[in-house]
This record gives sequence, structure tokens and C-alpha cells, in this order.
Amino acid sequence: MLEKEYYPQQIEKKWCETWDKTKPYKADNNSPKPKYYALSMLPYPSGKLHMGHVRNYTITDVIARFKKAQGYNVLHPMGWDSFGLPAENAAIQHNADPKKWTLDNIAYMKKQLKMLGLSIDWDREATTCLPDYYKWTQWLFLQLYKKGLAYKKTAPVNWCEKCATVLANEQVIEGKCWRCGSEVTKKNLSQWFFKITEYSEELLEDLDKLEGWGDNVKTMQRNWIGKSQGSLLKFKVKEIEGLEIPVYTTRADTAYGITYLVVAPEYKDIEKLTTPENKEQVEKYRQNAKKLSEIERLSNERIKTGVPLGTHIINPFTGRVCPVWVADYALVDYGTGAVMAVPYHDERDFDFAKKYNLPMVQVIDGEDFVEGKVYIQKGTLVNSGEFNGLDAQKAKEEITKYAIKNGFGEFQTQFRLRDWLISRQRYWGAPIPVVYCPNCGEVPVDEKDLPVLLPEDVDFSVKGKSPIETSPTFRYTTCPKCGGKATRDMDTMDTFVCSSWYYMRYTDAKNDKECFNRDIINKWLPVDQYVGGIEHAILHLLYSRFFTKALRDCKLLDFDEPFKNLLTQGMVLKDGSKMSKSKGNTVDPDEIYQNYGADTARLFILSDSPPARDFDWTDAGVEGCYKFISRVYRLYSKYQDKISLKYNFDVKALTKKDENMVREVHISIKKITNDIENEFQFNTVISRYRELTNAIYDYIKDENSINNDVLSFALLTLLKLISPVCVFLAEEIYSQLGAQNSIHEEPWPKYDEALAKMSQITLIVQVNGKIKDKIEVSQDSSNEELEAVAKASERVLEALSGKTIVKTIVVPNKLVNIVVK
RNA sequence: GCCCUGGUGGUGGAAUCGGUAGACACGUCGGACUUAAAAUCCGAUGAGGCUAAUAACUUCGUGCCAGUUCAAGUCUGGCCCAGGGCACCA
Repeated sequence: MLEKEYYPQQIEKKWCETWDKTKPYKADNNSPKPKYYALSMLPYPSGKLHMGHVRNYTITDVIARFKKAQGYNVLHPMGWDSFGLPAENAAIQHNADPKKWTLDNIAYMKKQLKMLGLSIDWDREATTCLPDYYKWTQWLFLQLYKKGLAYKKTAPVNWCEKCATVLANEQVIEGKCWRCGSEVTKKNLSQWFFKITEYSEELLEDLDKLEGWGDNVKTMQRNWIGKSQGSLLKFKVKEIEGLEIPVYTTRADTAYGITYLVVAPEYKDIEKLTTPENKEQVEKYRQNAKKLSEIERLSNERIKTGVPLGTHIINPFTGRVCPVWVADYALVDYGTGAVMAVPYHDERDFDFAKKYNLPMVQVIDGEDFVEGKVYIQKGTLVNSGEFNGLDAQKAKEEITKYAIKNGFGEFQTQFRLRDWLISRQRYWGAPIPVVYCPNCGEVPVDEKDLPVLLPEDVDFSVKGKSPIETSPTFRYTTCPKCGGKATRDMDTMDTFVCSSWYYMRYTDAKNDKECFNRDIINKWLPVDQYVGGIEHAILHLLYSRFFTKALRDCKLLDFDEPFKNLLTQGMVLKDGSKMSKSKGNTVDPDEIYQNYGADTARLFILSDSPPARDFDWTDAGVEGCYKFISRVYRLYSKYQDKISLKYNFDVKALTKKDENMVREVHISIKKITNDIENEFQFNTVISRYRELTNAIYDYIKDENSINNDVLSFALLTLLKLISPVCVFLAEEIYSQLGAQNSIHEEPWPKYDEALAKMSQITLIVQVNGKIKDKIEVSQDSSNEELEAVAKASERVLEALSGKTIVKTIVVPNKLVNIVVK
């Protein structure tokens, strides 16, 4: 009975190799069992795994293993988000081949993932940069095109000089590029867009159906979609017959207070609206506004500028003649690009009117109104003709109805969401499958001619243009319609297009006839549990939801939402801040595997914090987990000869000590099962592993009173409970105990509700809410018994002496509180 | 400014329904084993008071201030702080 030491390196290597051969995690498309789809956000193959990956994939893996043990047919796939700028930048810097750079990284990281012991079905691997995948990305583009959901237009778009490409709205963070952080400017270009705005309403409404998503993510999406309900009012231009300026407003109630109008510098009719005398300064203002980057425009917050155009509108409510100004606080791509200004009741208009001495009229009155100060609170209408005295809320409706009746208004809903710009002026992406023909114009590539292969005869050393432009062969082709000479679209797609449907491809990854089979995808999707970082709350998660709805409308699938439950895991920190190379506080997974083994890494990364919270990596914590694993291993090796895989005992015939041991095991099964099912609280699951292990150590203290069947039951149950987390340890011990099959094939243990209850409970006795005594009583004693026991307590009698009992509260199986005066 | 999330010992965190606050760890301290160290095992550990140092007893304690209740980390109202998101969106 020698205790053996635990050497994770050899053990983990051995089982990695075995599982590589036996492929125990193959998901079956035809299984009659209920399905469970566990998904991690696919990694970008940057070179090496980091601890954020380890945390993400361990969480998903434990969920997948738990569900498999519970009898589900589990799909747990993995792939590579492998198009994108880093590969191209590496190519430019080291004159390397982006494809080789990417595939080498994938090979290395795949090895690391396997060493982590993930239960992934590698036969379904999807690599977005390979033609057998991007062929279908292009095919999906064509489906959206056919449906009118992909279109090309010239518009002012976000341009990152450093990345030399355009960006989607979602990729501009505080006026800076999401990837490189440099300033974003506007450029007028003809680009491809996906019509995500077509789904604004549905994307917003369906958020309510996503009960398995956190409120933080749903709120972010809600804000991003930005629905607002208001009115459209049209104003006749005094100087120009037949010309109107429509404005969008949520404050129709203030229509009597309009004293001027503002249009954006890019407003479509601005030239018509400018009088010859004002032409010069308006032109100058517009040129200036154009030069400003997004950042500068934001930093100008509160200091508003503008110039008058010289023309006027007539306020149809008051007859007042109001000047029209141009100012960059009006945004061309929201509403109509023109704003009605009510200085007394809008902070921006107020600032502007003060600066340029424009008149103000009060039209809302309330308790807090102060003469000469902006008033944006609730109130009732004044100076508003027939609407005077009306509550502002009611007036919005009444005034708009009046405008409708008189032909110059309507109710309108606006969204902040813009269409998704998907063109990128870069090489390493999926080419946009469209050609331009002098005769036929814009023509989509024939489906049978897909994929449009990325050219390999490109020169990465040429600066200032996309490397794809340097290919001597790629640009020229023939028109699919007329067969004449034509040129290709030289842009590639945003990588977020590739990652908007990868989880669909996994269901049918080898299909070379279709992008996925409709029956198969309907069987597996929606994803039962998605796990990933919060940084994708808007970008990837919104795009994927859009894709699902769009492909549903293309009749490719029959569900509305891709991800039923979403778990956004917290960051991995070290010394209180995010791990990063620049701070030098990173931890290399390879080193941890080497020194402690992957099981220790898995155990530790789940142990100290619940998954959604940030996790602080500490060396002492790793050490502690390694000690626990060794402690478990020693326990089994010491009692190896006593453990029988076929134990058998009658609970009723057990000694008190044995019964308590059995009870402890049932309590553990119950608690661990509940904690995993309830929000995946792995930190408390691991606490329970330790408690049960401690209880078993207690049980074996007296060697003479060990019941081998009870011990076997306890140890084998603990082993199964621990197996989703410490996958190698559990498999190794199980095989050393003589088991022929894998522990990961064994079903999840069941608990007996009666046995998971304590026979004795500790009754808390309080007097006036203060604890006076704790008494052991048998479970399910009657209220009368509990009260009697409580009142018999010496300590309670002491506290009661000289006082009158007002009432007594009894909570069954818990507490008695005696209220006295 | 608006929205979301959180605030509990020296630290990470635990606590179905309102019912023993601090599970389980880390750290620290003490002990056993050892020639010694490592490893391992056992014990103590929220702060304070009273005693003689123990036992016993007792007060305070879940960001702050009120409230509801026999009873509040948990519920209600009002604040403060931290992290995140959105923001000239009319």
C-alpha cells in the first residue's frame, strides 16, 4: 500500500495520444439521444494560446463533459477565425506567406488545445481561411445579394490610415480603430454593405426572448440598435418655392418654440439653401468640417459652431420666420440630417443660441423652470396656442396629429443602427464574389465558379495599396453574363462575415455540396450554450444574430436566434490587471502544463471565481491546486487494493459512521449537480470536491473501521464528479483501478433525495432575534417539539427570566425565535 | 448625462425562500514527523471588550443613511464608490 507520487507529464501525454486515436468525442448527427450544442468562441490563430483561451475552453469543456455524462448527444467543436490583418502584417514585415504563417500557428495552437484535454470533435474543425470554408462564405454573400441584403453604395465611410482599410461602425471605438487604436477619418468610397437595418426591429424585439443572455449584453445591443420614437415635421423654405426641410424630433411638443433650423454640413440640399452672399463662408465651414476627424469632432463637444445659410423656413404652427444654419452638431446619417432648434428646451440648441444670439421662446412650464435657463424636465405647454395647458407627453401626440391632418408631419421611428460595411481593402480575407463589366455593370460571380480563390502571386512589399492589387492575374476575368472582358471586385470581406456563420458549418463541416444541410442544422441549432468574451457583445453577437435571421429568410434554416444561452466569461488578471505582453504579466500555458500539468491549470482557472467574474491568476493558487490533485491521487493509490468497481451495501445495515460517509457523498452529488446546472458555478463545485475529499480522509483515519464497499462507493463517486474538470487524473486513476472503459463514458451519478438529507439538524434558538443556543434535533420534528426543546434550553430560560413572551416563531428544520418584552 | 454590473475578513470568494454571516481555499501563526529541510499530517485565524492567559460571557461587523420585519448581506427608498457600455442620436 505504497502511496505513489503524481507525475502529470507522462500521464497526460499518454492519454492525449490514446484519445487522438480513439476519438471518443465524435458527435453523431443521427443519434436518437437529445442534442446539446456547447460552443466556444473560435480563436484567432495569433501564435500561442493565452490564459483567456484556457479559461474560455475549459468552461465549455466541463459543460460539454457534464452534459455528455447526463446522456446528451453533445456537439463540442472548434475552429479558427483565421483571416485578418495580423497575418498580413506579419507577411509585410517578414516577407512571409500569410497562409503559411496562419497554418503554422493553427498547428501549434491545436497541439496546445489537445494538451489541455478538451473533448472536442476535431473531425468538424472549420478553418475560415481555407477555400473549402470561404467558398461558402462567398456563396452566402451571393444569397444575401439575391435577397437584396447585400448592396453597394458610395457613402462617407470610416477609414483607418494605419490599417489602410475601411471599418464598420461597430469597429470604431471612441473615434479610434478597434484594432490599432489610430484615429479614424471619413472617406467617400463605393463599398459593399449588408442591410442589417432591415432587421433593426426584430433584432431589438427578439432580445426579450433571450432569457439565457445576461442583461449587460442585451442592454449593450439595445443601446447600439438605439430605437427612438418621434415625429417627422416638414418645414417650407420661404425663399424657394416647393422646397421643404423635413426634421426628425422626439419633442414635437416644443414645436411652438422653434426659432431656427440646423442642417448637417453634408446635408443634401445645402447648396440650394445657401444664398449667394453666404456662399463663401458656408463653403469654408463645410470644408473645415470635412477635415475634422471623428476624434476632433468629439473633442469639440459643447463648443458648437455654425454659420447661417441665408434662407429661412416658416414655422407652420406660429408663422414665425426662422433662419436655417449649418452646424456640425447635426449628423447627416441620423434622422433627416436636419434638426429643429428649440433653445429653451434642449441643451445643445441652448448653447448654440446663446453663442450666436438667436432668440428663445419658452413653451414648456414646470415647477423648476428658471427664466434664462435651459428647461428639459416635464411640464405643461405655454405660448403654444390651442395646445396651452396640455401635458408635454400628451402634446407630442396631439401636435403630431395636427401636423398629419395639415399635411406636414407624421409619426416616425428611428434607429441608431447603420448598415454593416463589409468591404475591406486588404489581402487576407475572402474575396467579394462580384465582377464589373463595361456592358452589364455589377454582376455576381456564378455559384458554380466559386470559390473565387485568393491570388498567391502578390507582392507584400508595395506600400500604399492592398497587396491584392499587385496580383497581375486576379483583376481580369470575364463577365458571367455576356462573356466579355470584366474586372473583379478587389476588396475582401470583413472577417466578421466569416465568423458570423462558423457555428453553422460545424454541424456539417465536411459537406462539399452545400454550406450546411438544412435538416442537420435544424437539428443542432440553436447553440445550447455559447461561451466567450464580453468584447464581442456588440460586434460578433449582433452580426451572428443578423446572419441567422437573414439566412432564415433565404430559406436555408428554420430558427430565429443562433445562441440560446450565452455565458460571457470574465478576464484573466495577474496582479490585479489584465494579462498583456506590454505589462509583462502574462503566464504561458505551456509552462504550466510542463510544471503542473493541464489538470492543475483546468482546476485552478475554474476554482476561485465564478465564470462571469474576472479571475486573478496567482502562483500560490496554482500551487494549491497542484497539491489538491496530488492529495487526491495519493488517496487512491493508498487504497487501491481496497477499492472494488463492483461495490455493494445495504444502507439500512450500515454503522453510523458508514451512514454519515454515504450521506456526505449524496449531499456532494446533489450540490455539485445543482451548482453546475445553476449558472455553472464551478468555484463552489470545486469547494465541494475539497469538502468531500476531506470527509473521506476523515473516514479513513481509523483504519480498523473502514467498510470497503462504502469506501469504494465514496471514492468512485468522487472520481466521477471530478472527472469533467481533472480529465487526465480521473482517467488515469480509473484505469489503474482496473476499469476497462473510460471514466468519461460513465453516466453522471444520481443522488438519493432522502439520503442527501441530514438525519439531525442544528436548531437555532433565538430570543429577540439574537442567537442564544444551538440544539441538535432530529430532522422533521414537529413545530411543537421544536418549541418545547427551545424553551427547555438553559440559556434560553436565563434570557427569558423576568420577561413576558410576546410570541414565538418556528421555522421548521431551522429555527425558533422567542420574542419577549 | 443615460444604461448595465458589482461593493462581504489580510486575499479570492461562500451563503435556494429574508432565518447560524464568513463555506472552501490562499496567506499567516502554532504543533507533529525529520539529524535537518522539503513534502505530508493536525490545530488556530473577522474586529473589539471582560477576566488571570483558559473556559464562559459579551459588543460591533456584509459601501453609507433611513425604512419594512420577530428576524435584513438578502426586501424598499435615498445616496457614495469602482468597473464596463453608449453618448452632439435631435
